Amino acid sequence: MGRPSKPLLDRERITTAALELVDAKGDFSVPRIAAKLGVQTGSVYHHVDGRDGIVELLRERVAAAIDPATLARDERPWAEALADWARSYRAAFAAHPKAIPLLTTSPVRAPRVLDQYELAAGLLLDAGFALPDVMPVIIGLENVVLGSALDMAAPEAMWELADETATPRLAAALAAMGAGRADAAFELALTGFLAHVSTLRR
Amino acid sequence: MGRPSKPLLDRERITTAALELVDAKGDFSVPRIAAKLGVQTGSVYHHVDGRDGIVELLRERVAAAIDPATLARDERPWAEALADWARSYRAAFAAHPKAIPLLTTSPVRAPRVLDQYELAAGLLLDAGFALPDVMPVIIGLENVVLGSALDMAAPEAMWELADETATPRLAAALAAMGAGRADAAFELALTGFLAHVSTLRR
DNA sequence: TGCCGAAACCGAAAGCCTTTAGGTTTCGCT
DNA sequence: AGCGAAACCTAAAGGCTTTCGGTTTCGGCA
Repeated sequence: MGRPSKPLLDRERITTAALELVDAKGDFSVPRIAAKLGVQTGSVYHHVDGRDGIVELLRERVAAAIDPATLARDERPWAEALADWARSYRAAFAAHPKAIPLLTTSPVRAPRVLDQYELAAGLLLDAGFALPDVMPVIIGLENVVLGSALDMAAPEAMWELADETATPRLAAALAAMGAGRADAAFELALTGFLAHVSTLRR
Repeated sequence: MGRPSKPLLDRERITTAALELVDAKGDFSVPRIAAKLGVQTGSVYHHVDGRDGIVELLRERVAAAIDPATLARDERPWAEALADWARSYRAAFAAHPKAIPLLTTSPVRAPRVLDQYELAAGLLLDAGFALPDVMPVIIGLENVVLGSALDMAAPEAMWELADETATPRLAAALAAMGAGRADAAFELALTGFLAHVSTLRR
């Protein structure tokens, strides 16, 4: 058959197919991507650095939805900017809940995201934070975001207790909270963290 | 060959072999467990509910190191008890960093751990928290713990920036902090979260 | 314009993995 | 003493990742 007139594959299309599979079934495989694109399995390897390379592409694709404008230098207070950035970060993952187990296991280190960390570091330094305090703040924020992302990916069944009589107060607490449990916990952790962080300013 | 006089396998030994493999290589497979135990691959399936069942056993084994005594009702302030529990929770994962990607994907369902959530819920209720506030606090705490666990699993090299000139302030912030970056970020998030949570008490 | 190396896809296969099924021996209980 | 269940083995199906050589087409260069 040989080389086609117009390429059938590229990293964009492979990434899209993989993300569709993940969104639908929670996982992907190279043969399934190939089938989706009407191509033989091996052909995919001409465009991508193995299966792990596809995961990396997914990570970048999902992270691309993080809004860098939230960190833009403007007249807003630094804490508000960081909070909005964290919300945007979390929302990017929330848009593809089934992908979260695949992606959270290692952080996003694409250049586009590192640039956002650079912005965040600048924001904190300009706000008067000491240099050694900057990274703990950024990492702590990332921890809160990724922890919440894991929580969103966890099946609701996690908190459906098999035996309510064994854990009565836990059951009562569960019944007393609404549907937006993940959001409430995230906002609680986020505002708490930022409030505490603001005490570090010199 | 038939049934052996003394059983060669049980869930304990399978779990131990799997955990050793994970600690060493970051992953496990049923054939490798079988080889480690001097047994044919298929035999493992007589004791375990598939590969996922082994992951579940690993989860329970690792979570067993969470110290329930940290939540025991005593004269200590509730915030201290929760903080120690969170530290113990995190330490249990830190003992097997390579297992974290395998375990954080889905939550701990083991009764022994649910009992600890029950204790935490009781602690918060007794401390005067309103019922609808209890779960957000517990989930938020768990988010901080698991987020930090993910950070610990990430190789240090993740923060080795390819191009320091592109992100000068991030590089400076990185250089300014010590080796215990994960610990510092965790303590920051933990104390910040608990300080904020204490403002919720009625 | 003609050629040639590189690119893109196919076909095939190696080697791993998970899981199931059917045999054979031993154990524990009646 | 006997019988069902348990524990292990052998075998095999089917999927996945990855590699390799073959074939056709493209793009640049003389």
